[in-house]
Amino acid sequence: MSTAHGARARARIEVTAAIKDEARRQLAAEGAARLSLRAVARELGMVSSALYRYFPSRDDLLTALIIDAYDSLGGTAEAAHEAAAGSGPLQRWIAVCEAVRRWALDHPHEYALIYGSPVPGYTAPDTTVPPAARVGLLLFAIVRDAYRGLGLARPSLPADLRPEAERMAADLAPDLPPETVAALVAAWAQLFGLVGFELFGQFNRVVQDRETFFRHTAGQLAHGVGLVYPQNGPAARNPAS
Amino acid sequence: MSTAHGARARARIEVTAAIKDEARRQLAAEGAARLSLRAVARELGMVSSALYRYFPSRDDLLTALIIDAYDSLGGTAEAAHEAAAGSGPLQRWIAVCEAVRRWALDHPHEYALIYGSPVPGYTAPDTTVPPAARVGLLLFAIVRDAYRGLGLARPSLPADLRPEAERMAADLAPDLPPETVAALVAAWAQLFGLVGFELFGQFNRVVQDRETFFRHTAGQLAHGVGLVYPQNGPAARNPAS
DNA sequence: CAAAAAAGAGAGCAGTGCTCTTGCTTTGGG
DNA sequence: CCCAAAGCAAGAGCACTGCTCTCTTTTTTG
Repeated sequence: MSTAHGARARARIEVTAAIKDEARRQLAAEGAARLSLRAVARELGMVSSALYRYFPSRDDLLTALIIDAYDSLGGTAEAAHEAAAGSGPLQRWIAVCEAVRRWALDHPHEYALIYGSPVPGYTAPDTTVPPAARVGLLLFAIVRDAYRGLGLARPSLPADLRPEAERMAADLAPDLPPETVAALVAAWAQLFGLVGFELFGQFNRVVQDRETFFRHTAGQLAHGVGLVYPQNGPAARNPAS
Repeated sequence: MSTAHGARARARIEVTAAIKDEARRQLAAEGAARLSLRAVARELGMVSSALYRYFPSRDDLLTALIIDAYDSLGGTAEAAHEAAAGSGPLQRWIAVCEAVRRWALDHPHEYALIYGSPVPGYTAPDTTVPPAARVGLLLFAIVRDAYRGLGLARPSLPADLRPEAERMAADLAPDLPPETVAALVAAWAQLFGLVGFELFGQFNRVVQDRETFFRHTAGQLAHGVGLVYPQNGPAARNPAS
């Protein structure tokens, strides 16, 4: 099933790719709501019912596009991270944040598909979980680097949040202090809030120079996680073990 | 046109309200994408074409629902603010943030309609701007109170963001320091990022005790704007004029 | 080589937003 | 008061959607 050979199997993966390509084209041009199976089939010169041999429903096609979008975003973010490999954690953090923003502005409909409101009655299958985690994992990696190397300030953590923070740390990054993990998860959500607000027009008539505003706010987010902000000079090395 | 009298005019506003009510029901039950004009008409015992006398298109109906949703959210937030009128700015800030979150969890599809990805080719008309601003204005009011009264710390502001911060302050709140305005706008976006992530399932398998996590993060946001965080004791009164 | 699996084509169903025409009822000016 | 004008409901119809089912052709496989 997986590595079937023969002309038919080859044709199948080619047609599947062609369908996804055309669907992605329509998605980028018109948005997920206007993506039409019949239009995709028409454009590919096939009859609409034939398309159901490749994707059993419209939702399955969308799921494939969602996974691709997560992968594209994740890849872009990782590329930006590697391009900034020589710099310090703060610079790399900001580079990743800016890559996420850039990708969102370049692929608004794809961004809306993955971080906007879920479509109709759509519930994301588990297949989307690993690709969706890539950006988050990248942020964790940056913070982990800082924790093990140059130093990382510890955010404050009120007593009532400690149990939850420890739970999150155990699940996500047992090697990091719970307060750092909690702060990082918050920063992660806030980053996408920022991007979403700009992309979906909430900043119209409010923020003009969004580039500068975003860079500064991304730096503030890093600061909240414990990464040092330029002016503040070098932070203390992590005190505890 | 506006204050027309007579049975016909009265009937018109009643039917308009009935349509909106039924549409809101379907929106809450199924989401914006599955809201169908024909289904609304069917449920109201009228024929679909008759509905077009009240709303010239589906988008116009959605716009009406969007405005109502903004108003509902704004009203809820304002009520929460007044209920906490006796408390300090930080408590009021958190009360408003929690009211926003609560409303979002209680009205997920309506929240998605206004803060999720924009529907098909929909562009929000200017009519939606004032209701959309209510929550933002409320946050401004809280910070303004703190600025004039108990004191407000000044966030840092790098040189390259100063022009933009001053522009924002001039537009939005000329009586507040530019660094405060910039920080407030960022916090505003981050608040909705947090709510959206929880609502749209991004926190699944990540954050368990979302209530506590949210309250703490809302406090951190307030701190970023300059409102004092409990442990830190009273802040310095605003130094400059 | 024959049986089975896969693929394409076409018709058709139920649903959608929206338009247009046809009558009926309320409204307002002479 | 009455009658034209405007407002409204109803129905038919268009072009589109996702999806299913049947029928035929092609390819793979035991």
